[in-house]
Amino acid sequence: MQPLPRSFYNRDTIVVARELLGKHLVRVTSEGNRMGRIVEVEAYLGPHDLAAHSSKGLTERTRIMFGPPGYSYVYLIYGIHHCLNVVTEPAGHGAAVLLRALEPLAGLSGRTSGPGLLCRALGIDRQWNGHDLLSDDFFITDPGAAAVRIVARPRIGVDYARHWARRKLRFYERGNPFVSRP
DNA sequence: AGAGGGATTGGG
DNA sequence: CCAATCCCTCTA
Repeated sequence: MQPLPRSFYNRDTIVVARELLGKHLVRVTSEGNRMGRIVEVEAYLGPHDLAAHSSKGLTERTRIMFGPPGYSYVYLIYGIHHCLNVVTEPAGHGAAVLLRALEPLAGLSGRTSGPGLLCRALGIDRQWNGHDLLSDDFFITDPGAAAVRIVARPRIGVDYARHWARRKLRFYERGNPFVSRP
């Protein structure tokens, strides 16, 4: 079980988003592994994408998103929930993929369907912002399973983003019961 | 220094 | 439908 290489993340964001489906997200703790299969994601393409945080430009908050690929971008939303993203494309691009739902595999308590619940189950908060996903305590790995049947839909909660709100940049596994909003 | 608002969730 | 609740970002 080894982390996906940097080259996996250093590609077109839509390709990375779709290929993340079916991969395993792993967090190693002193009490054992917490692991889930990624079943729902959203692609945020860059500063031109009005739904992406990077569309606000390079700020302290978006710094990680504009950094090199393969790092985690974790932020607090509505003062309550955390959201976990993986940075994609070369440094400076400003793109990321939001992980929205997991199918539980090991060590996860509570629901894992929805970006806030996913972070709660894994124990991810802003301390994990900027974490290198090529490390051995928190990473994504390829289980080598069969291809996933993918459904594409508009992203959730981005109605303010004008025509970008209609782009089908949310991807999930067809028929999987752990998808947050089928 | 202060206001506005959000890539969500759960409850009425 | 709407409140919760932090902190980033913008404006002054």
